[in-house]
Amino acid sequence: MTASGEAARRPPARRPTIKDIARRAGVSESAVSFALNGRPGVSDRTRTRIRRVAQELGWQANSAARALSGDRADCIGLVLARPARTLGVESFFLQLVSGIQEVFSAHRTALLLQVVPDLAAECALYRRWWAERRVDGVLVVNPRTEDPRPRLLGSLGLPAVVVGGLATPGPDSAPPPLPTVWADDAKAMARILDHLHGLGHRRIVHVAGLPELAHTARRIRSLRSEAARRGLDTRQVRSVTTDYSDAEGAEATRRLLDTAEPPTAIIYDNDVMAVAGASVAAERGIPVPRGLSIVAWDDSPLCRVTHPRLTALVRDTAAFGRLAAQELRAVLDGGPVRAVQGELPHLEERESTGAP
Amino acid sequence: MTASGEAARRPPARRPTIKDIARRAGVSESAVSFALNGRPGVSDRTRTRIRRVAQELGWQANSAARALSGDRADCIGLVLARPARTLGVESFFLQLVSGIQEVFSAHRTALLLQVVPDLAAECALYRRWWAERRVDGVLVVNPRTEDPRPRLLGSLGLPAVVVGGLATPGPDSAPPPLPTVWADDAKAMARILDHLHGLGHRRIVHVAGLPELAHTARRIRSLRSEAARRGLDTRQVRSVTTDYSDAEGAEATRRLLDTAEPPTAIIYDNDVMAVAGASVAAERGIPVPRGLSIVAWDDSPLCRVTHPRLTALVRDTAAFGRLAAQELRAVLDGGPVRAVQGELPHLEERESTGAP
DNA sequence: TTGTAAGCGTTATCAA
DNA sequence: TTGATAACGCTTACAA
Repeated sequence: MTASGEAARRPPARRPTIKDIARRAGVSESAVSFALNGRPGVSDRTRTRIRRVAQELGWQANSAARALSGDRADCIGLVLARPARTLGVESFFLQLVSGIQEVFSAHRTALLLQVVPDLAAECALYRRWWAERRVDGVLVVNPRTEDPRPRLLGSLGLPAVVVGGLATPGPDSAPPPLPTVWADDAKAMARILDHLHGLGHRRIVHVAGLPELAHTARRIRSLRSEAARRGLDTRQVRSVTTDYSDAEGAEATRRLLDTAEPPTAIIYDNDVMAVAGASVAAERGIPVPRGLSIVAWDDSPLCRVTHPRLTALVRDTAAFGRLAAQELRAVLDGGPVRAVQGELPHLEERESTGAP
Repeated sequence: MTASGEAARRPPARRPTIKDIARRAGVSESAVSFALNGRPGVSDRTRTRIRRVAQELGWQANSAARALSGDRADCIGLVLARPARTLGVESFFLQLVSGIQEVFSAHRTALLLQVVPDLAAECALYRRWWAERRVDGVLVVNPRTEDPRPRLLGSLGLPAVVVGGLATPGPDSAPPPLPTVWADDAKAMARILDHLHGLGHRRIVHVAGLPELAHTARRIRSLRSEAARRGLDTRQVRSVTTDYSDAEGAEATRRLLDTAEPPTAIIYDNDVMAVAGASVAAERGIPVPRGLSIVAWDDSPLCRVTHPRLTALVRDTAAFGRLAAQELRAVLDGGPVRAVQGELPHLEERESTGAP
């Protein structure tokens, strides 16, 4: 440390309460409460006077008191299980958070964010938040194929919305265990395959992310069924899984290019791996797209700074966050459990894809 | 929406309170409170019994009640002013948050995160949080040269720590207005200049970030004084400012390369601009590092997937977050206002820098 | 239309 | 070592 001074602890200016307002406006505390919360039981004249006084005093409801009394926290929670490595570079989470906030901050609801090392810690945290009444509800991200969270949250009765979808619910299946906002990965994958197959590619590999994530499973399943539908050889059109890191993305690419019949196109499950893959192609002197076509699932500035720029599946993550937030609000308002579908992402065709 | 079901609203399992524990353990509520908070006034036998009962019931203190009574929120706040574009791609913030949490979650203190459009909204939010008693303190990021926040927070008496440093405090200057954790940008810039000057570079441009940020000003000042110290021409060793985006980074690079005496080395204030700059060099057929050396301020996977890999100033952002969190904890505990210096970043020399 | 009073779950003070 | 009891600031029956 370089400089140090005395604790300049100013007298922490007393915050006004409704009692102050009541006194100053010459009315009762309950009148103030009614007036400020816009409920009936107080005349318009008194209401405006009270409002003005509150304004003058810079009054804001003490959140703890309101929570204690009103049985709400005006706060929702979001837990990220071990993002340090996996989520660090992707812009996904900040964008999502940004969208979520847009909706909730308009309703004076705060967002509690916590980063934990693993799923067990995440579950423990839900239990604690529930017991502490810290949050009114939570947004669950990174749903898995085998996911303990829906059952836990259901049994706690802690309102939740799953972001990113559980297993795609069939049209006439039972209602999903938790409300969900989901993206149609199957259609998106089909869209990518349309593009690549149309260009003449027959050997297409999907370098997927973590295999335990539900959306990874959906994409893999979709690739397989789309390949089958087109009569493509499933040994040549297939998925391999990674941990999303640039290192594993590059490694997978090297392994694929070393096979007897290397793919002519690779679909990467995030932007970082796609760029890493492009880099491997460059280091081997393989021209993109003539020697190898590359598609990135999720666009970002990264995809636009490489040469050639990468064809990418573009989705509006902030909008997805807004959708999730709106759904959680609906659930908190007593809405039904349902699965809401986000906007279908579109494929931005750039120079990294072409005929093989 | 595809599937919808009935609101499977389970009876929201009542949460145990101190009263339940008291009843079950056959003691008074205050005895329970004392026992659970580890203060004297209750025998060891009773204490352990009470603890066991609390454990059995899965009791956790209601945070609102505790906050109302205890006058703390057990919560700290972090506001990001308009990160959607500026902060989206950089891994900086998630890393910082991750480090902050490591410290606070160990002390059962939550983190309230809010994204707002601008500085005015940020200030309004501090006022609101203060009035609502939402948070015990805040961490202020992206300090500016002209910054209204220290004065505001000081006048509110809302404890705060500035992350990233205000103007570097001189050794015998007045104590900084707010406690600060800071990185020595001046020394870091000197380190970079040592490297480039040693390689033989005499025309070095610094593509900086937003000019209103304090650390940008510090880096610019340092570059100027280091250039002067080495007798370099300040028309050839200088800074230009941008908004941190890949677009402006690329644009600045193009303009620089179009001058009569283009720089032989460029220092970029973030990884995204550095990659964008490398991309511009590639598109012009300028070999890196022979035709142009590139340094990125802040490392990330991006710097490792380009060809050649980028020489980067590496700092441990999560550690910086931990340091900031520890300092805020110290301030909340009544510690002095001081400026704590983070670890000096080091220059990771890769293949993007070499003799001109 | 207004005021009084009880309650939310904790902590903290004070007698017993 | 204990057990009532009064805050904390707000909401909300209920009474005037």
